[in-house]
This record gives sequence, structure tokens and C-alpha cells, in this order.
Amino acid sequence: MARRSPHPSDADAARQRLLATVDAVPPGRVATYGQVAEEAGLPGRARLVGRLLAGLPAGSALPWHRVVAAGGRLALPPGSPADREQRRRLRGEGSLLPGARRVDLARVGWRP
DNA sequence: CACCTGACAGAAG
DNA sequence: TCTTCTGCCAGGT
Repeated sequence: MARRSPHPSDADAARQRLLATVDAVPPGRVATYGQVAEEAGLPGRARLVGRLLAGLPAGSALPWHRVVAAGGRLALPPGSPADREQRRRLRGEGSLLPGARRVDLARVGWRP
């Protein structure tokens, strides 16, 4: 029930804005967790973005694979199913070179 | 309520 | 460029 935080709806609205921001990252481009949080009006909540994406349902239509850690590093556990899927998709969009563990933000970084 | 953990980030060595 | 440490925030135990 109603516990913690000013209003429960605030956190919910925040999640909605974060989801919308991730959804706004175009194919062939990638954004960092911190960037997504900032664009959504939640500066400093990079970890919240990670939490949100970690809880996405399996068949989500959200382009979660276009969200990476600072400096373009891939944050998912190397070799994990999610990591392989992310690399596969990024490779498909020409954002990641085969075998690479990070994307070139100078080249494919999202500039909203 | 204290303590731990994590799909983070930035600074320092 | 990589590793370690510190700061942060939300959830879980």
C-alpha cells in the first residue's frame, strides 16, 4: 500500500518518462544510463535506469539494447543471455564490432 | 530498522 | 586503458 516517498505516483511517472526516453533512442544509436536518466529529467538516477531495464519482461518492445554504461561499455555480465542478445542486436544495427565489449560513443552516441 | 546488492558514474592511481 | 574506491539511489533480506 501507500508507503515511502511523497507520492507513489511520482515514482511511477518517473518510470514512464524513463521508458519513453529509452524508446526515443533511434536505431544505430546508443545512450548511456546516465544520459537516459538526465534526458528523462532525473539527473543522477542512472542506477534507476538499470533497475528498470533489469525488470523488463522478456518480450518487451523497448530498445533496451541501445542503453550502455558510461564510456560506451557494455554493462551486462559477459556471456550472459542478455549480453549476447544485446551484442547481437547492436551488431545488427552496425553499432558494435564483432567481439567488442564497448561501442564508440563518438560515432554512435545518441545526440538528442 | 540495519545491512547488502546492483544492467551506474566519475575521480584517482 | 584498466583497476579501485567513493558517492548515489531503490529494493530486497
